[in-house]
Amino acid sequence: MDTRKRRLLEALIDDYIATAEPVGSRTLARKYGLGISPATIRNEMADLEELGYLEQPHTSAGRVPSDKGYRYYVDEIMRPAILDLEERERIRHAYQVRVRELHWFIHQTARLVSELTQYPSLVVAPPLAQATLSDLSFMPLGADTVLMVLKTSGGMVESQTMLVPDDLDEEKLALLAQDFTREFRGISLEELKDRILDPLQGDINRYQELWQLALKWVTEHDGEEDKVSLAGPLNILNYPEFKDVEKVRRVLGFLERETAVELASRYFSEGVQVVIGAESAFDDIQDCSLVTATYRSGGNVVGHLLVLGPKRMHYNRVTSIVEAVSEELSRVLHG
Amino acid sequence: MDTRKRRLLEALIDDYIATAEPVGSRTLARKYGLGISPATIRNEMADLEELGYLEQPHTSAGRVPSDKGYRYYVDEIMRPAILDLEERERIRHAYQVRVRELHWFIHQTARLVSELTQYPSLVVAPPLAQATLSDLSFMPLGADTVLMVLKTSGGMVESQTMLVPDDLDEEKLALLAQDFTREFRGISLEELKDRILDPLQGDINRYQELWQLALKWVTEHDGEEDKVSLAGPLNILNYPEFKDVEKVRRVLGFLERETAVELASRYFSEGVQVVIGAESAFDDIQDCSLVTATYRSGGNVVGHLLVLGPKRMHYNRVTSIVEAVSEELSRVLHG
DNA sequence: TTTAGCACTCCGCAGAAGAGAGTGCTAACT
DNA sequence: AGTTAGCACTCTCTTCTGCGGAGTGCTAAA
Repeated sequence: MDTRKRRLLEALIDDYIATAEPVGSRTLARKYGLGISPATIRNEMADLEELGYLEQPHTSAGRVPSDKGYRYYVDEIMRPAILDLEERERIRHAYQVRVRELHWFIHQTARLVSELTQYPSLVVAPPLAQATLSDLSFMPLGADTVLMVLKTSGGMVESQTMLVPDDLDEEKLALLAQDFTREFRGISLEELKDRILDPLQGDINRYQELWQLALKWVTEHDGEEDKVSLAGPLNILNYPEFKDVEKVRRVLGFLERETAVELASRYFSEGVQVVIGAESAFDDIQDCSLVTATYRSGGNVVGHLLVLGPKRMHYNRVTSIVEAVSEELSRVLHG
Repeated sequence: MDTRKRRLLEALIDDYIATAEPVGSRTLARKYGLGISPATIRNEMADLEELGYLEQPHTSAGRVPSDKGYRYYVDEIMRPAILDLEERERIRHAYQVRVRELHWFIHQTARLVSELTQYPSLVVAPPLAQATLSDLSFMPLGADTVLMVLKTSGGMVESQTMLVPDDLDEEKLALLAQDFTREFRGISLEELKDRILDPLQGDINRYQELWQLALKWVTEHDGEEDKVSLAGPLNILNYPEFKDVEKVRRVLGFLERETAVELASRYFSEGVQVVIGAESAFDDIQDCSLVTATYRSGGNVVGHLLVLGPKRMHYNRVTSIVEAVSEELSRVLHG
């Protein structure tokens, strides 16, 4: 794999990313100043094909990068994209708002990324189960409803209204919350789950039910729908590889299915990762690529961020964006 | 328009709804026990076409209902569908949970309707601007953040965290909330908007900024994204009229665009309404139909519920479902 | 080692032919 | 007078064929 082959591969992939059409030797010679003739290029391309970096859709069509070709491109060739000032500003200012709710961050991030990349984007919230409880409190709202507010040590806030026995006045609620917080502060919600079945101690037996409810809510809250946010799904319709409705259904279906989210979030390790085509082992997205990143919130509790596009994705732009956004997100979540 | 023509039109529309293929006289004679020959049916169909109820895609194809034909079907012919016991149960139990947040109801409703109808469904929250304030309170969360909780007289709860000046301790916040509530209870959020620019009275001048913030939040909160919920967009991919990606993009784009939502919610009056094809005046959905309904929450504050599908929609099923759901939703929102 | 030339392959498109479905009209039937 | 059978006609959709274009691989020359 000499320098010329590399430059050739780069040019070919760039062209294919731009046009979605198999690239021929003539085109390559004309559009990119490689200083060699089509015939030479043909020889090189034959070599690259033999090495597995290129494929031919059929004899006498141009070449198309193979998964291995993209992989080499991503790992060895591509240079990180430099984002516009405007884009960097946009990322920097994306989170400058008063809101501190987790689902807002998730949602905002997904939208930001899908708009910058022009691909669908999915953001998975850090599993609440791994956060540690900092504070639980109740705010009475009416005769039998309270607002339960959960703060994690990461500074995130989640709240939800719920029905409670109506003999719980404000004082009792405050006491209950105090007890709860004192008892469980600093404990991960994961561990808290185990306490649910424990016999309850102390003088709060009367409100065992509410106590259980609170525990249940706290520990199961991450089963809710705002745990993951999908933005810009329609972006894929702009790419010619998705002119077939069947394919659109498969891919968007994949993104909507929660199973995919869960699997995906377990699948990827820290940092920015690129998964190309068949590398992903999910049938529905065999000819798509993923760019994923993790973000931190407080300790080593991490969430996931994911961009899905055709295999001829703008890998350098997408990885740069995804990296910048995930860093910014980690930063604001930390503060 | 005699009885036979009506029965014919009914059979034809039923068949077209089921098959999406232009219906010929032979098919009609064979599949539906009308007791007349294809030739007679042809005569009748020619009449119906002249009257504007049917159309021919081209000479010598079967007939297809026109907008006017669907309209007549919806208004005069179709009988309301009877829902399964299972479906009725599902509607009845859809809202039996502890949660009382508006966006949860919205979300849940959209999902319920799209799953029952197998079409995309959109639910628009009642504009908060028309709700009246019942109660505003703050819950301190940290040095400089509070959770603002808004209760409307309809019993809905909305909450959001925000940053505040950090010399506001719990007592001052409580006082502020008390003042705010006393001052503005029973006033619609619409009217509240005007107060923002008023010079502030009383002894709370110091916290003018927060006061303004609270007002601003309360009055502008309905600009948020959880005001409207879209569910089941991918359902349209199951219908052959959406095998063209361009069309899919137009229609789903329409559903995602907020302008469409706003226009739509202003466009429709109370009760269950059917809008067929070109009746809607929106370019992007000229060959779709809408079924809409309103729901009440407390007073005459209404939200909207919308199902979108191809013109050959199962009108009777969809209207029945939409009606049942909107009634149930109104009922639970009232309690 | 590179390049020009050339025969070859394969796709995609356009036009033609044929099948199929459905119509409208006419004439016979009840 | 209304209904039906028969039939010619129309139009679409599919299949097939032929052809141009794009691109290749190979050979031979530079």
